[in-house]
Parts: sequence; C-alpha cells; structure tokens
Amino acid sequence: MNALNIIVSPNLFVKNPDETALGRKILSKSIELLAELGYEQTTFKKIGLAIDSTEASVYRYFQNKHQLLAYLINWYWGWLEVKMAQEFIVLNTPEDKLRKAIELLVKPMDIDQRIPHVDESLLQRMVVAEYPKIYLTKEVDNENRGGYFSGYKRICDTLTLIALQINPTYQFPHSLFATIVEAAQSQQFFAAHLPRLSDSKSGTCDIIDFLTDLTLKTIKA
Amino acid sequence: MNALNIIVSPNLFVKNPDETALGRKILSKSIELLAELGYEQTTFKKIGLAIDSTEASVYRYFQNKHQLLAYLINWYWGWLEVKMAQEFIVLNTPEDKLRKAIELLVKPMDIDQRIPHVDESLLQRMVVAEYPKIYLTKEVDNENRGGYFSGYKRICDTLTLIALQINPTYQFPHSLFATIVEAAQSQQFFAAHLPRLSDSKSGTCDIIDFLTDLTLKTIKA
DNA sequence: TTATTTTGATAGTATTACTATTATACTTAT
DNA sequence: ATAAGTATAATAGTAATACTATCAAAATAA
Repeated sequence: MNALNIIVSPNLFVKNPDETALGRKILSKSIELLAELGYEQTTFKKIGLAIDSTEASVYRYFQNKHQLLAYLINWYWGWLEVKMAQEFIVLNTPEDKLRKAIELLVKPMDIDQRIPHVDESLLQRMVVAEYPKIYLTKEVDNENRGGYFSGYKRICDTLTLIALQINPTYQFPHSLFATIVEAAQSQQFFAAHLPRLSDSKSGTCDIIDFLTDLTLKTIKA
Repeated sequence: MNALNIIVSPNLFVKNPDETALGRKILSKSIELLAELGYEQTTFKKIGLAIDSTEASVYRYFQNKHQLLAYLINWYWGWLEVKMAQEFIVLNTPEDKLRKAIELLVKPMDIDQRIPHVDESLLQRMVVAEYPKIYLTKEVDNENRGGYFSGYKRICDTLTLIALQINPTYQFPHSLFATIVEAAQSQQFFAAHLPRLSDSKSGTCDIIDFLTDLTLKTIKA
C-alpha cells in the first residue's frame, strides 16, 4: 500500500492497518469475508478467526464494522484514482480520458503485484455490492465531516474537471459524474442479479458502452 | 390502500397488514420510525411500543425488518405507478410523459387523503435513504424470485417502453431508466448530505432539470 | 353460544457488538 | 544484554438484538 501512496483518512481507523503485518492480514481477510458473506453476515468474531487471532485484535484497528467497510471502500477509490492518474499520462484529449475513466470504473481489475495483501478484483466486487451502505446511515453528516467519503468525492471532482474541458457550459457536471460512478456500480450488480434493470448481456463491455454513450451525448450539448 | 388497488406480492408479508387496523397501524408507525431513526436503529421492539402493542404482534405481520422494508418500498413503487398512470391520461407525447415521470420521481409528494394511514411524503423520504438496502444483500437472487423488486422493475419497464416510442433504435433503455430511477433517489440524498456530489442548489427543480436533460439528450440520438 | 381467530403479555435463546483485563511475546533504546 | 515499552492472544463479561414459543384474554364469525 505504501508503495503506491494511497492515503486513507486517519478518521477511518483506530490504528493504521497498513503499518503492521497483523493489520494487513485484517485487510486481506476482511475483503475475502465481506466478498463471500456480505456485510451483514460478516462479524469481527469471524474476522478474528480468519486471521488466527481474536475479535479484540480487530477492534484495536477499527472501531466497528462500519468503519472497516468505509476504510476499504476509501482505499478502493484511492487506488482507482492512482490508476486513473497513471493512465491519463499517455492520453491527450479529455474525451479519451473520460472513456478510460469509465473503463476503469467497470472493468475487472487485474491484481497489482506490488500490494500482495489486497486482491483488487475481489475488493472491486465487494465494493459493487456494499458501497452505498457507508453513506446511507443517520451518521452521514458527521462521517462526511470526518472524511469518510472523500475518496468518492475526489473521483467525481476529477471527472467533473475533465468534462468541463469538453464543454465549459454544461450545467450539471457534479450530478452527472456522481450518477455515472453510481451507475457503474449498480449496473454491474443489476447485470448479475436483476437483469431486467440492465441491457448488459455479455460481460462488462455493454456497461462501458452505455455509460460512455450517456456521458458524451450529455456533455456535448 | 385497497381504494387504489396497490398490490404488493404476498411474499412480502406473513399476514396482509392492509387488511386489519393493527396492520395499518404497523405500516404508518413503521414509516415514521424508519424515517426518523433510519433502518439500522429501527427495531420491532420499538415498533411494538409505537403501536401500543408488542414485538410479537409485528412478527405476526412481517418475518423480519428486511421484509417490512421491502413491503414499504414496493408499496411506494406501486403507488408511484398509479400516480403515473393517472397523469399520463392527459398527456399525449412520449416526451411529456417522460418529463412528468421524472417530476413524480423527484418532487415531494402531497399526501393522499384516501389513504389516511400512509404519509406519502414521509414514505418518499424514507425510500430515498433506504431503498438500496433491500437488494444489496446475499439473498438478492432468492428474493428477486419472490417478487421483492417487482415494483421497481415495473416502473423501469414502463419508462423503457415510452422511451422506445421516441427512439426505437436506442440500445440501452433498461440500463438508462434503472440509472435514472436510481439517480432520482441518490441525487436527493446527495443534495441534502453530500452536496459536492450534486449541482442542486435550491429544492428539487435542479434535479428534475438534470435528469430530464440527461434522458432526452441520451435517447434522441 | 360455541368455535375460531387475533391480540397482548411474558419468557427465553442465540448471536452480535462491543468493553475490560491480564499475561505473554515481541521490539526498541540504551 | 537488559530494561522498558508496545502489541497481541485469551478470556470474561454486558447490553441489545433478532428472533421463537407459550398461553390467556378479547374480539369476531359461524
């Protein structure tokens, strides 16, 4: 993680899990359990078991399950941000950048060897199934002040700035990219579980085409 | 409720709450508690207290909190469907119908006097904050077979058919309207709690304008 | 009036989401 | 190499939650 400088707000942990072997083990096993069992069925007790330790050890790193999920999702957005920045270096037009960004939002990730304790592809699947749970709570305003959603907001801001290069007069860029990022997640979920809510038939290409078409038609007046 | 023929799948209750005074009291108090406390903090014990009865009485109508939420959300989509059908009678072009549908999705509802035990405006606010929780679970495939999401899917199908009248060659109508319906909810939430994810400054008009612009630009090739 | 259903009251269980304590192991500074 | 400090494992315990079960009283229907 350090290798890539993915920074997660200190409000998202009690003790930085990135800095110890046990902490990193908690991260990797949490991703596995959350992906396999889902948020509701995952407990700190089960995580403790999976890391060959106890519930109490997990509590030393995260206040509760909600904070753990928020950490992982923020890490995911941070990682996507790094990926985008890397890809943008060789792209020159804002349109190419938006196309690439949409592809990164939807395409299954390949695992980054530099971060051996994180299975990015599993993390991505977990995020698709769980991400709204971090903001759909009564604590959203407090947690927003604590930086719980800054990863998400930075991604949307970045895309907003690129879109305004294409059309500086477009009125709703923040709403548009919040919608695109949300749809990138929900369309993956719908294609897999509620197919009447999607036109995606084969893999992720259809979703990428849908989102790209939507974005470009909307901002190019 | 019967007055309007809003049908909710029998898989969404143990005993039909629409048919008894106690059942209707459970519905109205649940809406209040869910809106006030949020899904996580609402318990059947608290609902029992609110209806001047006990936990056990609530369990006689709903298997669990998840089923209760699914019932209420399906009732909400059913009610919206009825509203849309009513409004569509006097509208002649598919574009006008889409505009009206988007308005109904976002605009605060006025309370329907024919259904005294349901505060539609409160229900709408509750749905905005809780709706993804009914499908973001590991039981989604089973529950989908049980009709847990049919209200949502019918709304999207209706809008899909209207859009195809405008442009029969548009490739992604299901994805588009799933995205529009989702965005109608999430933009309301973001405008209130995560304003950097929205361009809505004053009330719901901005959201309606954003969604209408997006929809029409996208389907009119 | 009798039979049936609906409800209210109470009790109990397993699990969850924590908090607290302590002994041991491990690391670091000198 | 030793002492001091930190990190961890193991255990125990609490309050709340999500149920399940039982039974008698009340309301309703036959």
